[in-house]
Amino acid sequence: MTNETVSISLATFQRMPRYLKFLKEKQTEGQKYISSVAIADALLLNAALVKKDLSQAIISEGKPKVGYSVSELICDIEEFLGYNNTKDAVLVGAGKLGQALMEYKGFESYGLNIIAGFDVREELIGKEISGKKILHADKLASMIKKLDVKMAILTIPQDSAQQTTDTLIASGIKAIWNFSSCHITVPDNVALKNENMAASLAILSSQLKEILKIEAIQEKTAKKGAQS
Amino acid sequence: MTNETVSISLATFQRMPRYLKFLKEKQTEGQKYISSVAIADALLLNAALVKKDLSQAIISEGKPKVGYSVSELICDIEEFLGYNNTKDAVLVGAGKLGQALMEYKGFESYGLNIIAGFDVREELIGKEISGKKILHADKLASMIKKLDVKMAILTIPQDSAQQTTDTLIASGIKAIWNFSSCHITVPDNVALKNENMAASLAILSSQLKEILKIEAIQEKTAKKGAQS
DNA sequence: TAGATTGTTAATCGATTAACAATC
DNA sequence: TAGATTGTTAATCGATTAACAATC
Repeated sequence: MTNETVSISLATFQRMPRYLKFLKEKQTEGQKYISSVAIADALLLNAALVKKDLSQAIISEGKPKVGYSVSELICDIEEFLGYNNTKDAVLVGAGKLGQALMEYKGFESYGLNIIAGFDVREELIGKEISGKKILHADKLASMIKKLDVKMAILTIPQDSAQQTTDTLIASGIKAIWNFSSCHITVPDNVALKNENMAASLAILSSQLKEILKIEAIQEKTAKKGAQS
Repeated sequence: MTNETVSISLATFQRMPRYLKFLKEKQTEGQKYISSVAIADALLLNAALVKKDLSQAIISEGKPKVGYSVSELICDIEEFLGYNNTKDAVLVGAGKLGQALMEYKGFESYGLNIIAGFDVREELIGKEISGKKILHADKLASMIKKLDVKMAILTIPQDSAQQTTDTLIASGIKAIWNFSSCHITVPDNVALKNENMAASLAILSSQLKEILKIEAIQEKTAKKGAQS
C-alpha cells in the first residue's frame, strides 16, 4: 500500500520547477486562479500535458470552469519537489566549482543545505565560504555518520571519483549529485544524478552547427536571388 | 540535399560522450575492435540501441563477426560531437561559477575555448584565470563582433539574464549555454541549453525520498519478523 | 442554462528493444 | 563451413496529444 512505485517520468519532474517559477510570477501579479491552458500557452507546452503533470503533483483539485488555485498549486508543487523539507548535504571537493555551489543562495529555497565542504588540499582547510567551513576530507566519514547526512555533492576534479563515491556510500550516503566528469556507478539503493557537461555541450554544439549551416544556405540562396 | 533535418534524438547525443569515454579506455588497454554487445554490456544498455546510435554518428562501418574499429569509432564520434573543430566562446558573469568554468581544463578536449570572461564588478576586471582575462561587460558586444564569436556561456547570478541574452543575440551569438537559474527564451535561430539545477535537484531529492521510504518499510518488516 | 475547464480515456508519436537476413 | 556480428525491419513500450464526458 504505502509501497506504491513512483513511476512519474523524469520529463514530468523537469517541468515542475518551470511551473513553480511561472506560478510564483502570477501570484506576485495577484492572480488567484489559473487554467492549464494559460500555463501551457505561457510555457509553450500542451495543455493536456500540463493537466497530467499537475495531477501527479497535487493534492488539491482544480475546479472546472475556474482552473487551479495558484497558491494551492505552489504549495503542492513545493511539497512535491521537497522544497519544504530541508535536506543536509556534504560537498566533496572545494575547488572553484565546489565553492561556487557552497555560496549559491538559491539552494536554500530548493530545500538543500550544504553543511560543509571537504577537501584534501591543506591551503583550503579552515576557509569559510558564506559561513560554511571547508574541512579536511579525513573528517568526511565521521561527519556523515554523526549528522546522519544522506546527500553528497561531488565536485572533485579528477579520477578518484569512483573511490570517493564508494567511501561516501559506505558512510551512509544515499544520494549523490555528481558534477565531476566521471561516470560513476552506485548500487540500486543509492540515488545518482549526473551533471553531464560533456553531453550538454555536445548537444549545444551540434545545434549551433546546424543553425550556422542553415544560415549559410540561406545566404547563398539570397545571393543567388539577388544575382538573377 | 545539404539541408537534411537532424532528427537525431537528444537521448542519442547524451550517450555519445559515454561511448567515447569507454572506447578511449579500451584503446588504452590496446583493444583494436569491439562489438556493440561489449559496449552495451559495459554501459548497461541494449545492444540494438548501441548499434543504432553508432550508425548515426559514424562514417566507417562495423565488420560482421569482428565489430567496430575502436580507433575509427573514436575518430568518428569526436567528429560527430564537434570535439575536433574548436569553438570560441565568451563567458558572461565571472563569479565563482564562471571562474570555475574558465579554469576547467576539460573543455579543451571537448573543443570549447573560452576566450575571456566578462563582468561588471570592478574588483574582478583585469583578473586572470588560467591565462584568460576578465574584461568589463562594456566590451562584450564589440568583442563578439570583432572575433565573430558564436557561443556564450551565461553564469550571471541574477535576473538580468534575459536582458543579457538579448544583448548577446543582437551582437551575433547563436548558441547560449545557460547556467543561471532563470529560464530564458531565444528566437528559433539561436541554440539554447539550460543547465537546470532546480530540476536536477528535484529529481535527486525525490529519488532519495523514495529510497529512504523503502528502507524504512524494510526495517519495520525486519523488526516484525524478529519479533514473531 | 451555456460555456469553460477539469480529469481521464483513447489515439498518436517517437524511442527502445527484439528479431533476423546479410556477411565475413 | 559454422558462428558471430552487423545493419535494418518489425514489435513493443512509454510519453505526449487529442478527444470527450463530467461538472461547476
